[in-house]
Amino acid sequence: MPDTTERRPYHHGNLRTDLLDAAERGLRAHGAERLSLRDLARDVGVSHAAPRRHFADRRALLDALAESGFVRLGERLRTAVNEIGDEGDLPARLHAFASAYVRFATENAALIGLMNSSKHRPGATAVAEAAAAAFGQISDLIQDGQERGELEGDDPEETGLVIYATVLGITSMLNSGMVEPARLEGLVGTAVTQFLRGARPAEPR
Amino acid sequence: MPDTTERRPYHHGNLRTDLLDAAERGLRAHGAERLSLRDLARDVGVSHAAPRRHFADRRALLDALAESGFVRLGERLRTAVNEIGDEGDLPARLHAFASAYVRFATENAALIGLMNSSKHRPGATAVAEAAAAAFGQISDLIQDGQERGELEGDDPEETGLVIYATVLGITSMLNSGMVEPARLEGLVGTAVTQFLRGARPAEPR
DNA sequence: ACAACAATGTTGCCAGTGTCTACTCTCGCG
DNA sequence: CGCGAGAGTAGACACTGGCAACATTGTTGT
Repeated sequence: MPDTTERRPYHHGNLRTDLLDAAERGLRAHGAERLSLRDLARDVGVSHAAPRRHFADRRALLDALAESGFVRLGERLRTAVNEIGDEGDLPARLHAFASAYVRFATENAALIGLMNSSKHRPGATAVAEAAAAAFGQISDLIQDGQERGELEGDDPEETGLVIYATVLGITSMLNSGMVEPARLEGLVGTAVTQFLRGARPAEPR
Repeated sequence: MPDTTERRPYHHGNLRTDLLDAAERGLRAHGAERLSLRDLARDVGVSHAAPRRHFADRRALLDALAESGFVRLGERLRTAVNEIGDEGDLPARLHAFASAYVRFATENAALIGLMNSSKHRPGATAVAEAAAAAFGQISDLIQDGQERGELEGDDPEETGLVIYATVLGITSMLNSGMVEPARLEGLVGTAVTQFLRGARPAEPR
C-alpha cells in the first residue's frame, strides 16, 4: 500500500498567487480585518513564515489584493462600456459604466472596501496607478461626449471624477448598510439621469 | 516631603468617556487599525481589562466612536445650513451643506473612514440612527426646494441620497489619495452646480 | 559535472493583542 | 451596619505579526 500522505515539494511553486486567492476567499468570508497571514499560510499548506518571502508585510498583502481588484474592476468597466457598441449613445454607455461598477462592488463588497480605504503606503504606486486606470475610462467617456456635442461642460476629468465619486458613494452607503440593496437600481438610475440632465447642452429658446 | 506618586482612586469616575477621548486621539494619530484596547487602558491609567466593563468588544468601542462621529457631523451640518439663513436660497444652502461635510471629513479623515466602513454589527441600531439623522437633513433641504418650486424631481429622499453619496465619494477618494486636497473646493463646486443644473425646473420655451 | 549562489520554505522565538474567568475594592441603599 | 451590585484588577490562553537563523531547492557560470 503506497503512502497516502501527500508529499508536498519543498518549493510550493506559485505561493504568491495561491496566497492571494486564499486571501480573497478569506476576505469574502470574514472581511479584511480578520485576515491573518498565518491563517492563509495554513490554508495553502505552508509554514507561517513563508508568506513573508512574497509580502513584506500584512499591509503589502492587502495592497496587492487591492491592486488586483482595481485591475479586474477596470476590465469589467471596459467590457461593459464596449458591449454597448462603439458609437452607442452616451446615456447608455454611462449607465452601463455605473451599473457595472455597482455590480462589481456588490459582488465584491469587502474587496471594494479595501480598495477605497487602503491608504496605500508611501511607495505603493502600483495600486494608485491601477485605480487611475480604472477611473480614467469615465473621463474618456465624458470627453467623447463633449467632443460630439452631446455634453456640455469644461473639464472632462473633473466631471468624470464627480460621477465616479457618486457611484463610489452609493456603493459605500450600500455596503455600510445605510441603504438597502433593493434601492440600488433606482439610485444609479437617478444618479445618471440627474447628471445627464445637468450636462446636456442648453436647448435653443 | 509628601508622596508625589499620585494615588488614583479605585474607581476612575468616567472611564467610558475618557476612553473614547483617548481612542479619538489614537485614531487621529495612528488610524483605526492599530487602535488597541490595552493601549487605551494604559493611556487612561487603568488595568488592561477595565475597558471591558464599558465596551463588550473592540468592535463596540469602534462603533461608539463612529456613533459619536455621526452625531457631531450632524450638528456641524445643521449649523452650517442654518447659518445661511432660514429663507436663504437653495443653492447657497446646498453648497454650505456639502462644504461642511467635506470640511468635517478632511479634519477627521480616519474617523470618517471608520464611520463609513463600519459594518455595524447586527444589534447596533444606535450608529445607524445617528447616520440617518445626519443624512436626513439633506432630504429635508431637497423637499423644501421642491415645495417652493426651486427644484424639480420626484422622490426627495432618493435625490438627497444621491447628493450625499456624491459628497461622500469625493471625500473617500480624497482620503484614499486618489485626488489631491487642492482640488477639493473645485470638486464640491462642480458637483453642486451640476446637480442644480439637472434639478432646476425646465425653462418655458 | 559541479560548486557557488540566490530563491524559497521552515522552525523557533518575542512582544503584543483580544477575550475570558476569578478575584477585589468601593459606594450606596436597605 | 452589612451587603450586594457596579467598577476595576490580575492572571491565563490562544492567537497574531514580525524577526532571525537554518534547511532545501533551482539555477547558473565555469
